[in-house]
Amino acid sequence: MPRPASNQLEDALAALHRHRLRVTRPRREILQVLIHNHGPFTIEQIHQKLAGTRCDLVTVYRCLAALQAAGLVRQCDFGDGIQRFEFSADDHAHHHHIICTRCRGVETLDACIAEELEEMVRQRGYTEVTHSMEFFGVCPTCRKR
Amino acid sequence: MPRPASNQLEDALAALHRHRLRVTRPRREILQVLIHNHGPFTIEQIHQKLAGTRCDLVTVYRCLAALQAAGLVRQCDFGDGIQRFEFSADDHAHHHHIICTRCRGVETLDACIAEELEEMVRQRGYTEVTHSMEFFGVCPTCRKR
DNA sequence: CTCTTTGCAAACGATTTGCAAAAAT
DNA sequence: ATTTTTGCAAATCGTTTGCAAAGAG
Repeated sequence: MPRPASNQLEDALAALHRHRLRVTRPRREILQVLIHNHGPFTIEQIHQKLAGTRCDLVTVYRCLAALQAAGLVRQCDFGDGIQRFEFSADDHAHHHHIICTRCRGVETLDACIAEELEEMVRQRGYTEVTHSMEFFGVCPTCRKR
Repeated sequence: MPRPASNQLEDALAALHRHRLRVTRPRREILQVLIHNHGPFTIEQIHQKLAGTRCDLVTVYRCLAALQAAGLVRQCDFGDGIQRFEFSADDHAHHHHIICTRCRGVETLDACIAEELEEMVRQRGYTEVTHSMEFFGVCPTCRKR
């Protein structure tokens, strides 16, 4: 059961504080956008959702780097070399994505069985081990047409 | 037991034929480089290994696209937005990589447990399902210094 | 008041494209 | 002879950087 969005925002702003990062308007707006919309978004998409609140594209880049440093945002890689981000809270379960190779639509896949493999990697002497796992395919909608 | 490199090259050239792609010098050279060296390489790296056989960087890009279309080469994504390729033959077992987040060094991880998850994706109606799975961490060498 | 963050312009680096010449079939 | 592929130059696109002005603590 996820926390209400308003609390998620509060928590996130508090986390910014803890990381000695200032709470600015762009950062707050971007957090709101990511809390209220699911699915990873490109910088461009986030920038567009910010329309109205004039904010430079470069600022979106810099804010997301800051939010990532504070652990509030997670970067996702869909294999096309474009950065995508999604909100990442403690109660956000670890998950992966299914990406349609035609329309680039995204679904979430909650299952993950990579822990055992991560353990193998640690046994080879690696530390700070993480992983990425994405699935690609043609979604039912694209298949029809 | 992998086939000898000379046969792998022959097979690859035959595959080019089957795909109605011409066997040109750059394509042959690139295939040789990838057959004789393991590990995914960036376009730049492949281009450097081609030194001596003057070949434009753009040609390397185009050749790799062609080789990928023919299924002779597999693209790997290390999360830094840079294309990497490795030779992909039938007897090349499906595998994944461990990437050091400091030195970007690469190790191979033969195990893979994603088949069950791929099945879940298919049950959701996706076709032509594939996946990518990479592990990141700090390698023992980087850890020491 | 001090230090961080923003906006804008310009730089960057990987990748792509247009087109005429060269090579493959 | 026909069609594909190459080389070179220039364009493109996402991302990064420098610096002065604005904003946060």
